[in-house]
Amino acid sequence: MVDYQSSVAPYRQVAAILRGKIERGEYEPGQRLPSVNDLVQEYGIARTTAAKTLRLLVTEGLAEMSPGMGFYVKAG
Amino acid sequence: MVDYQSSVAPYRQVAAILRGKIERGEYEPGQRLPSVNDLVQEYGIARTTAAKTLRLLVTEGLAEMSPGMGFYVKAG
DNA sequence: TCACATTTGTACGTATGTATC
DNA sequence: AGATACATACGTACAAATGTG
Repeated sequence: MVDYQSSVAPYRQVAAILRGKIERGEYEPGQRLPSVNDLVQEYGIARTTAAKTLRLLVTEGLAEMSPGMGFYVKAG
Repeated sequence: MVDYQSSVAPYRQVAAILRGKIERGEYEPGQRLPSVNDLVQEYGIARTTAAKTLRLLVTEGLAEMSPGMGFYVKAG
């Protein structure tokens, strides 16, 4: 769950969590990340917010998007 | 309503009102405070002034801000 | 090939606060 | 005080790709 009392934007909070899991190897390269809907349910955020989280990881070079399939941990 | 004849700055006047409501429990911990726009309409002040009011409460440790969501009464 | 439902991500409109002039 | 641009959120509705039969 995200902390709406925090001054850190929810989409950044969730991104930080996923980033941590990627770095710890809980999500390995090539593996699929949670979908937008998964994040909505897991963290209680809006679809738009969840999508923004995943796009942020793409921007950071940590993930790649495959249309219709979802987001994957980027290799290398 | 604020008193523009007063030597107390409008943003402090409104902050005092909100502070009173928080202390009396009219706004409970975790509850959302009026938005900037709410304050603009309720007290006839400018957006900038209303925002300053809410940020003052944050500075005082009475409230917390969440991007895109608003201000909340701080717990504890 | 062809629907069709499901799953996936996207766009839009509205609301929230911030920063700057 | 007012105007504008920005960042962020929510909910709804939409569009694209998948996979199944």
